Amino acid sequence: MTRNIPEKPGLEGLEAKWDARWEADGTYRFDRSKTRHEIFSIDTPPPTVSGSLHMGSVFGYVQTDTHARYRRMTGKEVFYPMGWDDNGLATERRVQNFYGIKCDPSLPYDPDFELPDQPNDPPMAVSRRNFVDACHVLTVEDEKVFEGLWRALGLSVDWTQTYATIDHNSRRTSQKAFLRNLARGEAYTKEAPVLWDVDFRSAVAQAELEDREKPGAYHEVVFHRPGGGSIHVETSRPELICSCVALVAHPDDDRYQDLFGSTVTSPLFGVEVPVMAHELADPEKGTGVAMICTFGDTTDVTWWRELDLPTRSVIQHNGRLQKETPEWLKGEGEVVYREIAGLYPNQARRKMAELLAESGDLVGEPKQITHQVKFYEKGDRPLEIVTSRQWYIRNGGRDDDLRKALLARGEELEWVPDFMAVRYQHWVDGLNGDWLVSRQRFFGVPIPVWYQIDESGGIDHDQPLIPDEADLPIDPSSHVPGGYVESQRGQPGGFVGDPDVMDTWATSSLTPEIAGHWDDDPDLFERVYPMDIRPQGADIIRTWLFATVVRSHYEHSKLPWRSATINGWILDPDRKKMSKSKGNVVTPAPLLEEYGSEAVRYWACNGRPGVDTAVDFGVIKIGRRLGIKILNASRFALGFSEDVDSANITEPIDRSMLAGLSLVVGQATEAFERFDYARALETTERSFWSWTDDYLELVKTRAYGEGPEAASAHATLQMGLGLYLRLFAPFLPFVTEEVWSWYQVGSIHRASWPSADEFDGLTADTAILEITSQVLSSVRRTKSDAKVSMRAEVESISVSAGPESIELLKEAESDLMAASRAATITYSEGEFSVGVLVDEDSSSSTNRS
RNA sequence: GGGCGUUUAGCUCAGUUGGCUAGAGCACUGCCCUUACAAGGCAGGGGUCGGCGGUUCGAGUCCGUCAACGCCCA
Repeated sequence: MTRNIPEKPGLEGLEAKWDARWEADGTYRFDRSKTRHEIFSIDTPPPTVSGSLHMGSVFGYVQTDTHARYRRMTGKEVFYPMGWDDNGLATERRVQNFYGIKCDPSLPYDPDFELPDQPNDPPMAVSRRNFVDACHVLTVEDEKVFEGLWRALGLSVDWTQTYATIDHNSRRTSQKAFLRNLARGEAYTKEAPVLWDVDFRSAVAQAELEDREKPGAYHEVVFHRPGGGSIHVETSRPELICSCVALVAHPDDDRYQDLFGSTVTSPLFGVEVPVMAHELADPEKGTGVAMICTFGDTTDVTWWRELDLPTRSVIQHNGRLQKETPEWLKGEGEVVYREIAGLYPNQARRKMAELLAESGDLVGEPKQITHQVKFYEKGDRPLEIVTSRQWYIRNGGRDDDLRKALLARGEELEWVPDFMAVRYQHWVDGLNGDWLVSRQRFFGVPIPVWYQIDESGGIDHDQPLIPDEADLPIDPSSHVPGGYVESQRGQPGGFVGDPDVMDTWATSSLTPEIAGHWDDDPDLFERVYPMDIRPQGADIIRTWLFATVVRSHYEHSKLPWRSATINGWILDPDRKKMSKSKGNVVTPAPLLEEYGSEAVRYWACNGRPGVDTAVDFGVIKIGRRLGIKILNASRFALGFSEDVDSANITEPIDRSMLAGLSLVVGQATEAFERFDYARALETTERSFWSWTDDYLELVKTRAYGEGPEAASAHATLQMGLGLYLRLFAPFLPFVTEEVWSWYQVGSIHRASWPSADEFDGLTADTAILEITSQVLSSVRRTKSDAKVSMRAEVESISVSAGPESIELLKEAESDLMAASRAATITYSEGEFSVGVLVDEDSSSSTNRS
């Protein structure tokens, strides 16, 4: 073919050009005729499309793309889908803010509702269906933005294999897997205390908790003994004295031995409660006696359960103390309760402190403290604990055999880097309850069950009505269970749909099943599952990774993937964690615009596997320079005869260069096999720079000449370039493809990864090029020290070296002299040193190398 | 309080299983418009590898310990 090498090659415009071309040619299209062992499958993390786009979104995805590209070049058919996580709270919040609407499930659907151009202020209440419609509209827009970014970045995704975690197949898969969990007894419903976010009005799972340090105050309050006397208790939540069900002290605490088994009455409310013993009571904390309320914190729940205490809850799902006076409060207690009824806990706390002080039941002033308070990770107010009926999936938190089985799964998995394995172990070890999967939200996959209503209007939660798998996905709020009609909804003798949706992780824990079409295309699923790699961030090992292992363990009795490649965290240029609130988020689009995709990819690939990495404009610039260097070096390497033949590679230094390059190929391959893309890049890059600095300079004069020596140079240059281009292709897909197109047919990304047999019979001792480069480097140093041009003539080079080295140097003598512009070269045996006599203004010096 | 990670040049980071005078880029200094490359190239200065102790012929690398920072979990 005729070569078409631009006079002045550049990086600009390569992204758009090649993205369009790859799309048109189907370069990354998955060939499903291949079988499992011929396929490399990737369980891509579906980005939260409602989240902000920042460099963290780029980092891990580029690293994963290098694996996809490497494996594709080694001959694997790569299954590389892309998902969008649009299901869940993040989308709800974004839709609320974007349109100024909020969901009120009690409203009827309005078919004429139109989304506003400007957000409503104050927010307008809409029906659940209208709200969910709005979520769908906005997520489609958000997904376009993401796809545009991924394409600009050059992710070699098969864009015909996309999914969204709220789409039909995802809902169907999610509901089907849930119903199977239910049928096998792995999922169950239970009325129990749950951590509750009062603003979102939803239960929250252990994995979504976060502790925050908050100011509080210890109030020392007095409980009264029936025969006179008192017990002092320190509490940070005096507003819950009305919910007190017992006092508790450590069983070995000498101070309270005579009190165990007796009763006391609560201050102001006069409720009689027992004094009990439990190991979790800390003798060092306060007076050593704690107040057990239903429920102030998770320890209360433990005590309540283990000591078999009654429930006296007053905090409602809206976060306020209930308006009605609880039935266990009588007489004076009723009067006191009216003072705090309907208040938020912090208001009630102040009121109680006043009332306790007035009655003399508060000792001294409250002591200011700071303590750890549990929050929902996306929430703004402390979690409360309320009793509520919820769905759970067993995860080993209450079952040691299951816990052990899941720990064994963690050991079975290959972790990259390996130290990430302990994060899984610690999380599974520390689980203290089953996985709460129901959420009292709107935009999610509905829990696919209904309940019978008995003749007296009671709901039977123990025998849920189950849809047929063939009918999935269903929405129990609009679909009707078999054997019923819509008019029976909510009626005695009729049915009611479960009002909740599933936790977003309950669906995204099925990404291998969703992307692989477990439900609707079992043939495809068999070809891609279990997947080869699960790339993801370390922060979601406890959620996404663990939940996926649980679901796969249940459904398929195996690991969902062979390896988990865990990427690091992205820090801002000052090594601080990026967050919107700090305002230090670096967005990728302007960087891609300014430096180009290759430069940003280069930066991402320089971050070691699993290592936190700062955004570094310096590194991005190096990436850009590398891209330009490749273009220029290619122009030189391909600028000679188009008629090259590797049989012409005869010059020892040419063969020596190839021998060195074959080692680089081996090292890069070995690194990639270990998923160490960073080392593969580093090895290739280091070699490439010395190739351009030394080999290209040494060979240049000969290449411009004629005859077999020149032919050897031309063939070697082209072969060397072809190897470097392929080694760089996983990292710099655009520039390598561009150069490849100058002289090759087809995409470099479907070309074969370099292998040892390409070098058969073409290599020589690597030391020839090494020592020749060393001498050339001495010549350059001498010229630099003498402040003369690199073109300056050298009168003579005198090399002192061992006899073997001298023999090696003689193999490349003419190239060395030409590159040095030296008139003569002499050798003597001895310690290695190079003397260079520069012609101009009699500058001369000797450099020891 | 427990766990994991990090600590190497002014800055950002490499440094496989311990092995010649510890590397790269940026920044700094000097030189060079050489026909692949001047928004470039070549060359140079700069480090007691966080502290202390140990194993070893030999430690940035292994062990112990302390410290600082980051993350996760209580």
